[in-house]
Amino acid sequence: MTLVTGAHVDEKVASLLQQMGHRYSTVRRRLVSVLRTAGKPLTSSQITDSDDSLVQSSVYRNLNVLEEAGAVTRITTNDEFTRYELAERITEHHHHIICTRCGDIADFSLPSSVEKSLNLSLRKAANKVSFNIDNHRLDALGTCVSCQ
Amino acid sequence: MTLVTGAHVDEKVASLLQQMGHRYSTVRRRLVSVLRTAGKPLTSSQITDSDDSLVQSSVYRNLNVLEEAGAVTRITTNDEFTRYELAERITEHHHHIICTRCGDIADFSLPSSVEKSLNLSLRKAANKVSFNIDNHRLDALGTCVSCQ
DNA sequence: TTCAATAATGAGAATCATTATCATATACTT
DNA sequence: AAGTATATGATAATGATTCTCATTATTGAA
Repeated sequence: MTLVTGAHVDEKVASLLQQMGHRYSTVRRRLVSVLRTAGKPLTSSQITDSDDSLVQSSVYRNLNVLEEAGAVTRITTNDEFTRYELAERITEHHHHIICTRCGDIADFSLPSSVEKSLNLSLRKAANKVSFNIDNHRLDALGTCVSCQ
Repeated sequence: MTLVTGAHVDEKVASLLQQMGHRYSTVRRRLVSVLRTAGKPLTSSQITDSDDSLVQSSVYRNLNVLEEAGAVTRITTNDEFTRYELAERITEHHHHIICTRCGDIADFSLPSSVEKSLNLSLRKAANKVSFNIDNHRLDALGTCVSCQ
């Protein structure tokens, strides 16, 4: 999920942070850069492994700041690690194929016709239980190449 | 998701446990009964709250046993608690509407036409990244009545 | 540019849901 | 009913994530 330029991402992130009264510090820039280049959701260890200058405690703190600002989304699979990716408002709407053995994730998108009928059905279902729907999340569950 | 009788559930669970060399003990029966009657995924505390005879450590241990046997499914939302429900092979295929504020969950189903086109698209997407898809999981995210 | 004033960093300690341990109790089998 | 295997529950241990706080970087004004 990465047909977005670094400049585009930085611009959006900077603006989201600014609205919350936060700075787009060097550490945060490096963190965002790691997320952007990965092209798939990463765990906190995968993030620090990707950039030695990043420190665990700061990564966690900044992921939370970025999440509150709406720049990062948190993905929980059934393995024990939370994963993080750039929010859809910065990249684009997409879904995940999750390996139920190792927790690894790949991104994919649906044809827009399918997205549309899906959204329609979701809205109908939500009405019945009087939820306000903001979003949906569709994951395919299976086994990746290396776990097959 | 609960148009299933206790007898039906017990029969299936007993058989699944037996295949793994486990017993369908009294404690496990009570646990399964709580999950069945709830009609939505429950956290471990919600489970012990629903039946005072159930003890935290045994609940966790048995949820794991039941999950390995394929009788229970683990749901992770973005709040800090894992939730558990009877597996679809025992109840029926369905989806979740998750409140992003409080983590509460409601069940819902899609029209089968939508399910079908969804499955088709998923299979196509999986081919591209050579995943083997077993299953999918679709969640609507929003806010429940009491959090609006 | 310097000077506050404010926000961010990083090393380590603290939290807390979940797992593991293990002595005791329960449930099968013959 | 005895013998064996599995299950239970109280408690201790684990480990990802969050919190703390002294230090460092960044900003905007003078």
